[in-house]
Amino acid sequence: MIEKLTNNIKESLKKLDIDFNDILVERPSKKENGDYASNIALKLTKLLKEDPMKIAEKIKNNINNDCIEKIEIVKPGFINFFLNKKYLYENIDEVIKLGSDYGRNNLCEGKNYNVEFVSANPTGILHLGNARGGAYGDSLARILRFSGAKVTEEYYVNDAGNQINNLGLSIQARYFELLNRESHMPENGYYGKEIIAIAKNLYEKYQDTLVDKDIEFYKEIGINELLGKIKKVLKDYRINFDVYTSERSIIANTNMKSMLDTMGKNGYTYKKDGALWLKSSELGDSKDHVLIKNDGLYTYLVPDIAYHVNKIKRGFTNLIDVLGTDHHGYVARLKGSLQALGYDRNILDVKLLQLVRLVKDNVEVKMSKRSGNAVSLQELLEEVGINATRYFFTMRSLDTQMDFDLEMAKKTSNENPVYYISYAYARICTILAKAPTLENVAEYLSLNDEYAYNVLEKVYEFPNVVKQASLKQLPHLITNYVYDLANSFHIYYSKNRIITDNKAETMERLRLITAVKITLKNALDLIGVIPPEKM
RNA sequence: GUUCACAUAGCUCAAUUGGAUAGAGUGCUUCCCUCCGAAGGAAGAGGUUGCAGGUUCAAGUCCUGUUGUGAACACCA
Repeated sequence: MIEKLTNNIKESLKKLDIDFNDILVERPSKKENGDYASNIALKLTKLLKEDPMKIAEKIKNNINNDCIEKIEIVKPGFINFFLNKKYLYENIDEVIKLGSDYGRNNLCEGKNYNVEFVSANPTGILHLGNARGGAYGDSLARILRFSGAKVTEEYYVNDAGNQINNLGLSIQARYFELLNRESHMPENGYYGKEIIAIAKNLYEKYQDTLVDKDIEFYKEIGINELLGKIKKVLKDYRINFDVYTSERSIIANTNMKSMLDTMGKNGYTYKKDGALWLKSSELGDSKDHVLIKNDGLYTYLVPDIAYHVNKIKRGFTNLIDVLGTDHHGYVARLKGSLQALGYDRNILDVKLLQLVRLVKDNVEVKMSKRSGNAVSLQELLEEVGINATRYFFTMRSLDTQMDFDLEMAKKTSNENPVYYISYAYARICTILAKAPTLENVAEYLSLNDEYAYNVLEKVYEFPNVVKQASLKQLPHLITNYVYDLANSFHIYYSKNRIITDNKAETMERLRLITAVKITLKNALDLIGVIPPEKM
């Protein structure tokens, strides 16, 4: 409908001989302002130097559309469209026909996205902080797919470098502890429970036969065990990564030297103090950074650049990285590096999410993998529930700093909005289970009160909400929408009986709530929530 | 010190190319089950959008300054 009205306005402008393309048609927040509205006349005041009310009037007189019942011009110059309800009734049949495809669009057709998220180092288990990025990344991937894109969800495993070394040393130290041998935790060691558990397992299986194993052995054990745990909890969280890429494989399969040579040839590197530097300050960063240290080793930046090049070479047209704001300094470096290699820096889009703070009794609890006092994602899923957790974290936009109180979350889990939505869904399922089989209806005569219209309009809106969410890459638009849809249904339900003595009426209403059910399910699927048929 | 985010109802948050009277939930005060699920519905109170300027037909949204909160500023990753 938005496209239709936009075209109507476009044609109207053509007739008036006005050349202007920035036409916006949207749903007004207030009902009395019509089903759809446009601010086009206000936008044209400057260009035409004319009273917006007069411009609006002219545009109105040149619009032809059989869905429009009435057009109102309201000061300061809005054009408000009131539609007849035919399109809403037709949409019921459309929703039922399309089923799980209702809301799908082809906005992103031809695009090949790589969405990289979570990517937590395998030096511990996943915690609360990873839940937010996980929910965002996966929901975004689902939305982009629903909009016709090809999407790969990817996890980057940092299995090389100092941290993994420390992991190996930490496991070894815990193992030695159990053998009552002298042991030292490394300086940046990992103190989490899961590390102790790994050591305990080793001890129970092998007793003291592993004392002569070198550090590589403990590293391997640690990575395998922890990555296994991470994968399992992600699966529980309904995130299925298509690809796990290991840093080691990137290092092994990339010719770093030739990559750095290319950057040099393009004039973006220089030598100073025995090190090789990237001129990142010329590429949008605040300062230059070292690529090769004076001891000849690469800094972390080099494999990271190689990894992103690797993604580009795999044929992705759009790269999305979901990172915490603590990595914000890293964005300019990475995009600059891609530019230095001759790629379009805008192929990479980095989504920064504000970190979640863990709060207990109004006091912040510092979470860290090293100290091991973080709330694990697994614990969160067990205590709060998968649906509630996913809903909770996709409810907010990424840029709100949020506090999370586990005690509170447990206490209020029954008041979580996700239950409001589940309840709507379960209600519909119960009614449908009792009702006669769905039949076609020729005409919708009984769905003519404002409550029914509200429901119908919400259902009708869904495909457009999906488009907005995928265009703006904001999954929380879906979350907010689902709540509104459930709300409109609850109100309708409280005002109207669905199953009555009148068979025709009953069938119309059953079709209405079936459309709601389908829409709810499709929308919730985009944010990884599975509504229950019974509660 | 420099840079980047964030600040909206008592609390948690919406309002996204600048649009119409800033909305929900929660908490508080009331009302509604003879009836398909009351985990629901209806009503009320609650706001100088941190503060001060500016831009314009129009600012929570853009700009400048300022205060507060968080984060980043290694030849660590």
